[in-house]
Amino acid sequence: MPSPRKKKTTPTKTSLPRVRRTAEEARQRILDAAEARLRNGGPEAIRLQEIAADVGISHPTILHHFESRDGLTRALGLRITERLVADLVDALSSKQPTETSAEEIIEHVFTTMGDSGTARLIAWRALSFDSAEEARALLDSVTSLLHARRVQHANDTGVEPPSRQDSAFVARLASAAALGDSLSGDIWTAGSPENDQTNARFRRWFAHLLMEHLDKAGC
Amino acid sequence: MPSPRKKKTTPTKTSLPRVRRTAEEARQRILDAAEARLRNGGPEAIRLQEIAADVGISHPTILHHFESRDGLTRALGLRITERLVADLVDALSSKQPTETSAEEIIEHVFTTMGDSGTARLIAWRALSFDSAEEARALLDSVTSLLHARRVQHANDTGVEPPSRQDSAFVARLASAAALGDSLSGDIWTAGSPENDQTNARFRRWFAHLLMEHLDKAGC
DNA sequence: TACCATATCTACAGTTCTGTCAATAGACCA
DNA sequence: TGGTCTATTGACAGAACTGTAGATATGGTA
Repeated sequence: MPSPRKKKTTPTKTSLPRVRRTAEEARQRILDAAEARLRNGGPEAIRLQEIAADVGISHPTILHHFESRDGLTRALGLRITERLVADLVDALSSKQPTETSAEEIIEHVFTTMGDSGTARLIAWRALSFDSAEEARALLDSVTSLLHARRVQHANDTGVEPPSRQDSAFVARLASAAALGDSLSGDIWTAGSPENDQTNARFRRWFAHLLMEHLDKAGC
Repeated sequence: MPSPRKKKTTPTKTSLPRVRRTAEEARQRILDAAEARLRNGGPEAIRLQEIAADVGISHPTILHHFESRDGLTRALGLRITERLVADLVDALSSKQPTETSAEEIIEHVFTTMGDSGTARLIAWRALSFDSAEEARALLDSVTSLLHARRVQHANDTGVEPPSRQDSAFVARLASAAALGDSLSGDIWTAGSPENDQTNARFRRWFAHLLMEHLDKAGC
């Protein structure tokens, strides 16, 4: 036997059929599966072997593409943040300030956070590792967009434009409330049959509260 | 040798000095250590052996008191929630409505969430397991207290008392904002030297916003 | 003092998870 | 067709963690 390893070219064991994807395609599929696991099972559900099973590959393939488990979680966190911010930027810039009301946008933020479990992902990120650096620039772009809208609207209607800090605080409050409420919202409405109704009412109530401020300080 | 086990009463290996505590005392110390680990290291830092080392005991002792790792995390989550709510109830009921302003209370909520890392613990709880049942009744008591204050204040000043739903929404928004902001606040202020100043300013800004509403709907 | 309940310990079993290594096979190109 | 690049795999190594079992010591009590 010239083989330095024991035996193990056993032809009885049929190898899994190999599907060769591009590196990018493989990365995306792995991230998708990891994200699904995180949503359903919480922070401790990111297991290389399980994720690999979901995708239908072996776990060393994940390590090949992401270096380590840490590399995977880092890439996942970045993708989540980027997608969320892109979604927001899209909502903020798609229509003219007068067309899309602030209420719609707030509703949009809450929906995105809640429906897709994004809040869970963000919270996990905040818990697990220092996520400040990359996210900062992204959030800044959201603030800038919001501020630009408000300034333009103020100019159009001839009222005093708001300060940039006020815009930053509006964005910060909206995101914090959406994040916090998505995490703890179930607690407030648990047991009552009209959960969704109450949740929706709360969001409208909050949007109304915020718009009163915007009306005063410039929408 | 009457010993059924092999050998192993090796007198060379000095056993750790045993400290016998009451069950309650032991439980509290273990929970303290677990909480500290969770604060600093995130969700995955709850390791029985490390916690045991912190307390200065062996890890089977933890299992003796909490049955399993899951039992420990459950007890920890319950303790965190109870302490937070007790703190809030205390703040709400300690003074007369007119003496303690809403601004003070909001500041209190944010401080508690942020300073002690309570937000991290709450978020971890929300992520890790279903926490709704026990917490619901606790939060309800907070809402009741807040509502009672507002009704009393309305009667004193002769204005229309607010609806109970409005009080529930105020409490829900304040807690959600505090939770969300504590989790993501670092992102907004990262890099700037006057972090604390900005954070404090944001809290006051929010308190002011909320008080405008309370003034309208009854403090 | 003798006894009991139980908090605590040491040692180990069993599982699971990440990461490494060398071999293999699919895709693209000359 | 033959060759190269690299995505993929099986097998294993090594570590860590939870949980179990039986022995032991400690504080209170009769």
